Amino acid sequence: MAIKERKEREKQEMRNLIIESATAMFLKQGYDKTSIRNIADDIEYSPATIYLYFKDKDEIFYVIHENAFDILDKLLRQHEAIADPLERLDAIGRTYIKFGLENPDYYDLMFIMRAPMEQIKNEEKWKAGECAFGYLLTTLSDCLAQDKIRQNDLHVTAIQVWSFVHGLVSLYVRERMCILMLEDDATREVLYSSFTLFMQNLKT
Amino acid sequence: MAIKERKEREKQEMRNLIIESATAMFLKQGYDKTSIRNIADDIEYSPATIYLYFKDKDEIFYVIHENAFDILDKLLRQHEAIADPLERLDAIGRTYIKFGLENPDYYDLMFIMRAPMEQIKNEEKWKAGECAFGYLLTTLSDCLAQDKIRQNDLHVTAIQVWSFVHGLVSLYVRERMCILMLEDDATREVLYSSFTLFMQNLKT
DNA sequence: GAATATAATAAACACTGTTTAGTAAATGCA
DNA sequence: TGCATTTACTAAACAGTGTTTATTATATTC
Repeated sequence: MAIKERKEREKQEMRNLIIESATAMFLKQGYDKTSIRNIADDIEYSPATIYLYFKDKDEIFYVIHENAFDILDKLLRQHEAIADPLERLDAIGRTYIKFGLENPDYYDLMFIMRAPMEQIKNEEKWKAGECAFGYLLTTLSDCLAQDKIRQNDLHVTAIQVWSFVHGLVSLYVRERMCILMLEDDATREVLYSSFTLFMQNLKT
Repeated sequence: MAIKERKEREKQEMRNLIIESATAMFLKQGYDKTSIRNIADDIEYSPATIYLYFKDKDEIFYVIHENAFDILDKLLRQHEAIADPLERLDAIGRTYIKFGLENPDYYDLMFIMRAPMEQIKNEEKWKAGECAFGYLLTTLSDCLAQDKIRQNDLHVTAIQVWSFVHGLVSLYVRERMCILMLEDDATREVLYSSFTLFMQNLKT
């Protein structure tokens, strides 16, 4: 019964086709302008066909959200070789911010939008998020073990670090950094300076 | 020509009626479920009438956004009497977080959603935001003058503080704090503990 | 009282996500 | 090979959305 396998393969190919089209559209025009009908038009199928492969629009964007986490994870784990955990933490932080500034739509989907989280409610666990957060936890754990940062509860420290960098990026991508009344380049410089200051305050 | 004045008054009353209905609906059911048709139904006018008083849906939510800032401003300025600027900063921070946790929909509109910012692009200035941020700047300025916090650029420090508390609240309201796998009450405690730690790290 | 200006609306436009009922093609079995 | 069944797909509809236009009813001015 090789037919069943081929069918399974074809099903997966169709899912990939939809995801590819949706991702391209999403990165080009944003979430709101990426409609099921637009995707259907692009892949030359009827809108109803998409619902044979995905439960709803949220499920499509949950897959894109997972792919985005794969990209971020790879970027962050590039720094795994850095021996000094504090240096590693610094590199992770800067890469996280850089990712957010350069991929505002991905960042939105991963950490701001409600859409992919609706999906997670049904799946019990936010796997992608846990993976990245776990990496932060181990790095901070190393910092604490080597007394590189001020001693405190690991989770409280992790939330402090993540909240800060997320705050920087999310205020920027949702255009609240306009209060600084600076050009885009200058605003980004303030963000990185602020991160530098934060790291200094974190040190023992 | 007292008629013109009455007409102007009636126009303002109608605007207030729409805003009141929209606000009640928004706080009860959120942004997405607050449609122009629902508001029209509620105030017993046709949907088209609303467009005689507001340019579009965004303009309605810009007004609600401004009202929300009035509420937050009043809450934050309650601490104006605290003499020690560091104590004042601490109180401001905790009140900001409390406001976000207790009014997630308002917080959304003020600091996360795109809708009200679309309006601001046409108005040149984010008045409400500048007012609150200005209050943070003066408080931090006092802290620096009295050498209560580590010396650094005022704006960079302000962005650091705001980004951190915004990160805490926005990750919470957009349900990303689920990575902690804690009950709601415990999660909130971690947020406040994290703020305490942040303030410690900020001190000289 | 007639002419004009204002206020309100019904209906339409162009969308959206999603479901249902029906068709055409591929597959399983005799 | 021929027929029944399953699978893949879609046209059309449903119930919404924000917004605009043409029309009617009311109020104001002259």
